[in-house]
Amino acid sequence: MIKLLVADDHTMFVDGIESILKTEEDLEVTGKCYNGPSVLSFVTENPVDIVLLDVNLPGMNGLEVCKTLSEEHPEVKVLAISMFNEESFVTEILNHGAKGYILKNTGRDELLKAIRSIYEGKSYFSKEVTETIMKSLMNQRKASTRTDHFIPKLSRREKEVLKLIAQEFTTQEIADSLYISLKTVESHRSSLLSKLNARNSAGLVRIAMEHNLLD
Amino acid sequence: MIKLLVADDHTMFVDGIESILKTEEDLEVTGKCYNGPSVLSFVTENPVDIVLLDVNLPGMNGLEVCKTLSEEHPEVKVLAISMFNEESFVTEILNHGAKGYILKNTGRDELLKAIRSIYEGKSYFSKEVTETIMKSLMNQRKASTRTDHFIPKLSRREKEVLKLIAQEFTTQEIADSLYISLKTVESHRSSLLSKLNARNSAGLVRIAMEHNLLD
DNA sequence: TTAAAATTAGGGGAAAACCCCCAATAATAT
DNA sequence: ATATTATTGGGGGTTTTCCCCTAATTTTAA
Repeated sequence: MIKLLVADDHTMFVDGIESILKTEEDLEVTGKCYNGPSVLSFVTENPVDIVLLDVNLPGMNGLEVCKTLSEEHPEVKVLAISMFNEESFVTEILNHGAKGYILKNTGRDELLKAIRSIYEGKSYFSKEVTETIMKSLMNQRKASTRTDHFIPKLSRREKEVLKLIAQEFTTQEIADSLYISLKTVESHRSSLLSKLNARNSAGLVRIAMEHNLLD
Repeated sequence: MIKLLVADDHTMFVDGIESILKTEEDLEVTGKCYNGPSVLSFVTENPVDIVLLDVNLPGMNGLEVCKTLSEEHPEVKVLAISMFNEESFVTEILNHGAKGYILKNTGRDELLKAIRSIYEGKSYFSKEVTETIMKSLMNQRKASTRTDHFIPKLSRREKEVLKLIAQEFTTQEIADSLYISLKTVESHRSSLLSKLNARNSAGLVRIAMEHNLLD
């Protein structure tokens, strides 16, 4: 028996879901919540397999709920449900631990399919959502290549030093591990700062990660 | 007329593609390459709209070629082609600027569709590839939550300071912008170092980005 | 209501990073 | 061959970070 918790601030929607699900013999709606915090407390006190979670909950929103859930109750799976096929919602909640994402205009059959997929440990996304994610993946790339100033090519040594900086080594430690002088590493550091247009190591690391320079 | 460069180390495959494409009036194979470096030199010397790039090229592999291409010739679009539906290949080459990814068992019609989509600035992925990407997105999350040590909750102030550090502000500048003392910011810094288990700002930024702490 | 955590702030010091300056040698490209 | 870039290294100095200590006030949670 799959134990479900339905979380949405619209009572009618929650009841609708419940009536859809109650005809299924392997599914059971064990709880209904109308805001974020009550989801967390319900899950703490009752066994739940899957939370059908509205992304746009009032008060504590779905994202936060999902994040907290996946941290404190990693065994509980989250199927995100939303009215909107917004790429920001989709990617955000996936990064916060949701196992699936469907839209509210999803039909009965697809809802059941999604629930059972997730219960089996698989993930589920409706077709529209999948398309949205692909688009956002691409736009993400475009955005990062569009906004940023051209980055001059880094030399082999500079890349090495950069990686070690990101791994929290000090200049002296980098010098030791590369068998070169402290001054040489400082010299590479300063050309890195200038090439990446950064003010300090923090910026170096941020820019390096934004540009995938650490592979 | 869409100008295509076909890059693959298997001559038969290149010729096959060419013969498929030559019946199309809006497509023209203007070049054929059998290794990585020659792709780069061809593109430098000839106008090319789309490169049909085999991911598994000998010598300089497809990934490197794609990365260099998108840096030095961002106007040239890359349609990655591979024998394997390996998630590592797919995600890697997408992060290196490819606009689409199809498999070698793709049929004629889908190939044409992919080329024209990409020419119009859209992206294209075959169905199998899309599934693979979704899976890898999920696994990525699993991997990152599996390996990393639990991160204590950061307080509101700590998050603020962390974001400003990542934006390359110095402690003094952070103090000024938050209207608090230098010493207070130092105190937040040190609790950040301890909570995130970092040795310095570089680590702070790396860990913050690895855990999406900067949104 | 009491305990715990967060926010504030300071003194003082050591280590690291950052910023000028410069310059020789090695590798690479034209 | 020759010019450019990469790599190496140094002197000397300022700024910033990091670390140790303490501690009052405020906010939040049990």
